[in-house]
Amino acid sequence: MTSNTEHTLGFLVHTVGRLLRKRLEQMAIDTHLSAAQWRLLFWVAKEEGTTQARIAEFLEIEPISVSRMLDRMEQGGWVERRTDVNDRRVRAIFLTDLGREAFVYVKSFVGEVTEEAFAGISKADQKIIMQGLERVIENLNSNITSSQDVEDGTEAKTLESAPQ
Amino acid sequence: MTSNTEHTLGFLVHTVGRLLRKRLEQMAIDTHLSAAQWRLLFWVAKEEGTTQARIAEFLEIEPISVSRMLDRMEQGGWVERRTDVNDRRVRAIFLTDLGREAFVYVKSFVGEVTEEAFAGISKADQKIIMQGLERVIENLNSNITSSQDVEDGTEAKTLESAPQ
DNA sequence: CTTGAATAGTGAGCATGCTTATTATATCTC
DNA sequence: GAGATATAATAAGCATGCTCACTATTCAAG
Repeated sequence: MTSNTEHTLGFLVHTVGRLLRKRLEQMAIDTHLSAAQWRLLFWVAKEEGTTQARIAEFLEIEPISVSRMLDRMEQGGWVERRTDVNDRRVRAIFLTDLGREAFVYVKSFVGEVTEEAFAGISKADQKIIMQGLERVIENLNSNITSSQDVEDGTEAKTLESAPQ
Repeated sequence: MTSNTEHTLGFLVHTVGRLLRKRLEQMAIDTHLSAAQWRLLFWVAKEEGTTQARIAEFLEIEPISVSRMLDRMEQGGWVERRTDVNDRRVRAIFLTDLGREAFVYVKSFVGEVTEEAFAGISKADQKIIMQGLERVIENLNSNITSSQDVEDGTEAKTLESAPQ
């Protein structure tokens, strides 16, 4: 169980993410919102009337994923798409009353889950962890996105490629 | 961008996980392995001849998910399913030569990505972060799994449930 | 004004997670 | 040994991410 090798940053973060998601969904089960939907709702609440493209940018997922999540969320009655009079390509996204209610409700659990997660960890260490994660994001962001490097095809190492 | 509210543990961990996955996939692109497949490969390498059920337990995903990932990975030539003579329900999973090669190759990047992620963070803080995340996992694990509590239907708060 | 490029959104189809249900095989109890 | 129960794997179908391709609309250059 504690064989050391799997305790890499990647494994740990993956696991923490899964557990946090699971716990939040468990707490807010009667909203019928998934963690992904809640994240989306969060941005809409923050910037009502925002566009799908902007939501995709915030969430760092593809516009098509937003599109189909909104299909379901509109169906479920949490959000509303309105056509923009100035730009007819755009769908402006608004919360419904139900959406707003659900948002406030789920939001009330976030602090609770965080407290649970951080139990037994000193405030000072909590701060180091949070700031550390922010730094990690900065570090990785600066090295990703350079998709030109990939196109250039100058990989240092190579390997016979597998089928599929 | 830095409006504070989104800098919760959940958002940060979610983002770090996504970026790490992306970076690793970017580095090891010529293996044609996804991060999920690499995680699976990791456990098979660690315990060759293991069963699908055991892999599912390790990865904390459902057996059916393992089943279908293995369909693709067997197809791709990374792993091999062998029938167990002692228990004919069981499929014992082994790495192929290609799988072993790919595993060693990807493994060589993990340290690299971690270093990149932790750039500018002191060793002491890195330790606090890693141990902190392990503690978070323990904390959340002890409060999850109690699915009986959910069945009992004694929720503290309620909300009109939405359709869908 | 017209043409061409950029932008907003969606369709099709895939991977990886899920839940629920089914099949085959082992094991446990009597 | 027979019948109930448990376990290993898979099937069907959904959600959420992806890529690639497409339409509709706007903006920019001439």
